[in-house]
Amino acid sequence: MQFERQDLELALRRSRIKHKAGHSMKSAPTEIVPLIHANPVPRSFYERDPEQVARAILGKLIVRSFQGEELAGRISEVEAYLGLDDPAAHAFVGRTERNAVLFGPPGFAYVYFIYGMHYCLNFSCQPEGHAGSVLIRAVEPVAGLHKMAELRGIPSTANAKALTGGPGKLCQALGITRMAHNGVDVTLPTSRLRVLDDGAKVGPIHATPRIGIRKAQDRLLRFLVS
DNA sequence: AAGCGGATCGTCT
DNA sequence: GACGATCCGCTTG
Repeated sequence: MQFERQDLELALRRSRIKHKAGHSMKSAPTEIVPLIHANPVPRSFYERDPEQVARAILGKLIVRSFQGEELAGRISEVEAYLGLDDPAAHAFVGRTERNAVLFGPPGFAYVYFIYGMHYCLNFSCQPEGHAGSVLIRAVEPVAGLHKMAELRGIPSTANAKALTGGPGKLCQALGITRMAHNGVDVTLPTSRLRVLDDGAKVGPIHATPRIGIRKAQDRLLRFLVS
């Protein structure tokens, strides 16, 4: 328990240094950032346009409590889905049993199963009654890397892209499933899946068309940090 | 380095 | 009954 906390602090520190230093591997001043200083992202944060939320959520931490262990990743790539006006969004067809979370209050996990094989994680945006969401496409591994690799079925924790570098990958690495996590409130500090802000600042944000989407390719709704 | 196809199933037509 | 907000391994260059 004590060991896990230290492990998490170390991992957070490494993650922050990497963000500040960019690609440079030169030594940087160490900075301890205990998890206790990472605050839940409030519901009001999500109660906006998905595009705003998508940009703002980059750099936030997704923390997953898994069998007494904390698995954490820093959000590095997202896509915005706009709801009824967006032909690429699940909500476009109107409210169904599957996409009901999108029409509910903001700050809840929308998890769906895709291609008969993978789960994808979204967070609901906008006030209740209005659909819209942010798809999490990639995170940088921060804590619990060994467990992540085990869940992914790969031997090494070294390759971040192989570990959590895709929507399906990060769900597998964090042990996220539709049955366990669809509809979970991610603003609660006690949730087994939650989003925290540790104050980390992100660099320049790149915007591109969304991946795997045929419609609305003129819209730059995919956002990633370099 | 990049492109192809197979795996696999819930959801809506 | 078709197909998708994907991933992986195998192919080729």
